[in-house]
Amino acid sequence: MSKRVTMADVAREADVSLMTVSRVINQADSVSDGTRQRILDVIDTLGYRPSGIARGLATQRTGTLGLVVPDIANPFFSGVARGAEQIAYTEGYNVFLCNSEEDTAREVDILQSLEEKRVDGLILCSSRLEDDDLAQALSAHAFAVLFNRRIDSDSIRSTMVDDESGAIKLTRYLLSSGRRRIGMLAGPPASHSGHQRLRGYRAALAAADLTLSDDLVIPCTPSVTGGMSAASDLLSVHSQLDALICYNDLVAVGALQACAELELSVPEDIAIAGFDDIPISGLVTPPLTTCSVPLQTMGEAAMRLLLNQISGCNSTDLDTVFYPELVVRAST
Amino acid sequence: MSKRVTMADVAREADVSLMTVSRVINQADSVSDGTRQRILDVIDTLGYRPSGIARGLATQRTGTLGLVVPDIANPFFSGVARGAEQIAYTEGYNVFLCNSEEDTAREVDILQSLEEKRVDGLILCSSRLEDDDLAQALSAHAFAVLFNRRIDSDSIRSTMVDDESGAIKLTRYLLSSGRRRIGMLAGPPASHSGHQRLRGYRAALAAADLTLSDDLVIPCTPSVTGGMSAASDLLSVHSQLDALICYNDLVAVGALQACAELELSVPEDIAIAGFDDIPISGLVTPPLTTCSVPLQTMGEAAMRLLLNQISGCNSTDLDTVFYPELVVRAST
DNA sequence: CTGTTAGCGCATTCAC
DNA sequence: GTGAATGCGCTAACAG
Repeated sequence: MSKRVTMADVAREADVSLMTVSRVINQADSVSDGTRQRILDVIDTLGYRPSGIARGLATQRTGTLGLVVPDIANPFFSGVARGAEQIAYTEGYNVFLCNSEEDTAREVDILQSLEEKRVDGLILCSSRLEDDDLAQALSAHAFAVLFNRRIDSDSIRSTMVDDESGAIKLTRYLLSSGRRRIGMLAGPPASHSGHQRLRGYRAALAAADLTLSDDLVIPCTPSVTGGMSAASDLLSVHSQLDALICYNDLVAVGALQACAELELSVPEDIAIAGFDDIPISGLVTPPLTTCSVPLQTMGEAAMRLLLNQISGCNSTDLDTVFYPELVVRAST
Repeated sequence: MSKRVTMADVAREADVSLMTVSRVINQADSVSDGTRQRILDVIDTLGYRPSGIARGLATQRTGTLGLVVPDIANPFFSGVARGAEQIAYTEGYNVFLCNSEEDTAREVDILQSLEEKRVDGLILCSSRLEDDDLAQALSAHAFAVLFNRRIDSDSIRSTMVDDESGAIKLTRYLLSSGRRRIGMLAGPPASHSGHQRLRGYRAALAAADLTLSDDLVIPCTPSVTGGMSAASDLLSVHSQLDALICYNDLVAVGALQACAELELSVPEDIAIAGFDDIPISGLVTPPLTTCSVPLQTMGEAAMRLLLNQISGCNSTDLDTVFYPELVVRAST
């Protein structure tokens, strides 16, 4: 591997100064067509590729962004990531993908490493940090967009799902279809989404003048196995439940499996509803009633918000809120 | 936002030279404990964070890697990405995630942008480029690991699934369970995996002295909808098929749906088998018989291979080959 | 339209 | 143990 071709090599070969080469590369127009073409030719034959890091040092802008998710293997976040990456790509940015593993220490560590890499901005999904710690960890970053989380800061925007309204729709629908004893698998205790969805559930019940015991709500790990064990725990104690609202679709799939093991038929014996409408939700048996969150679109929106902040044009952009839609399928 | 704290600020504040600060940061031992502690304190109170790009410029190593996948929303690749990112994180690297969208032009573009970012190495999954173009696009990168693809080069290793043996296992199993008219939804024509799986299918049939028309093999887009339309196309012409091997599980799920629409019951009328064993495969109805590929483990292996190459220690590492395992479920 | 000077923030020689 | 000089590859600000 011979030494890398630098701008100096190009300049020498084309018999111009560094500056002129730099101008050609940066699309500046103040270069005569002749020289420009000559330089472009030299760049081509030499196979010159400008160094992003050198440029980054000089300009204080790296053209890189960070995307922090709890787990990229979770279809929810891989959908968001796809949307976000797509927009970043079309705008010429590269994206660091980081898995926080729902671990606050790792989250802080990641935020620091992204700072060392001098990202121009970042999107942080489902942070598990306390407000103060989050503000602290983010303080070194000029621009950030939070996903499903809000924080008081000028430079930080949010892209949100209105979880509460979604949960209200879901609960109201179950009530309207005659269900009265509705339990909830509420997700991780520290989850903002979980809290909001729980609020919605309670609000809808209250609006229907229905009071249910808090025993019907239990937390769970947001995964298929988490849903399965939580559902069997809950149902073994409260066998009279006729519906279950789940933190998300993965949990709901687990609940379906638990019902199968308990020989409860869905939706006859018990209705199961999820949240998010991830790709598998329409493919399981029975297909899941759920609340649809436009994953990819939200990823795109978050990235647009971030890039607008960075470019400073539309820095007056407000937070983006998405309203989930009820998707009725056979599980209810 | 005040100006960033630099090493010079730390040096001045601690009343030492730049060099000493640099030594402390890089763990060099030739610094007295007193000075070291004083510097660490200053770093802490000033909130100094070394600039990765400046360091990258000076050392020619960025501590960043590239991961190129066709589509991160595909559970196959998000599994791989999770494994790869996990290893990279523990070794102190950051990973650029890029979606090639199965588009060769975009793939080349991505490889160039990763070169400009001066990544230390990259993992490239399921490249759709011709061998020559691939070698060309990779030539600027010191280290690369290919996923499910081999190429003749000293600096390029591969992590492979033995697709052929997997397809043989699958086909042999179907034959042993009495299926005789086995069709195949073979995936994208340009897919290396597709070719190998097709080879395995043919080899197993040949070994059983069974000759089937090539009409029973058709290409398809590697998605649920692709599988659905391909399956209904194939079955509308060849209604006598008693089994279908699918390029991957997504395609198989599509095939299941096509069968449902055609009112064919699985597995009574026709057996459906997939490939990869992605998370949803055990959750659909009926659960899919498939060939299990350890996604996350493969991602980890690919990343280890890459990091070993980069560090130069085990540069004699061979390619890693994973043998898929037959997973029999109710769809066959 | 083009070139010169200066620095971005850090690590790598060498000296002391 | 510590420091001074030099350069990594590029762009910004000014001259011409």
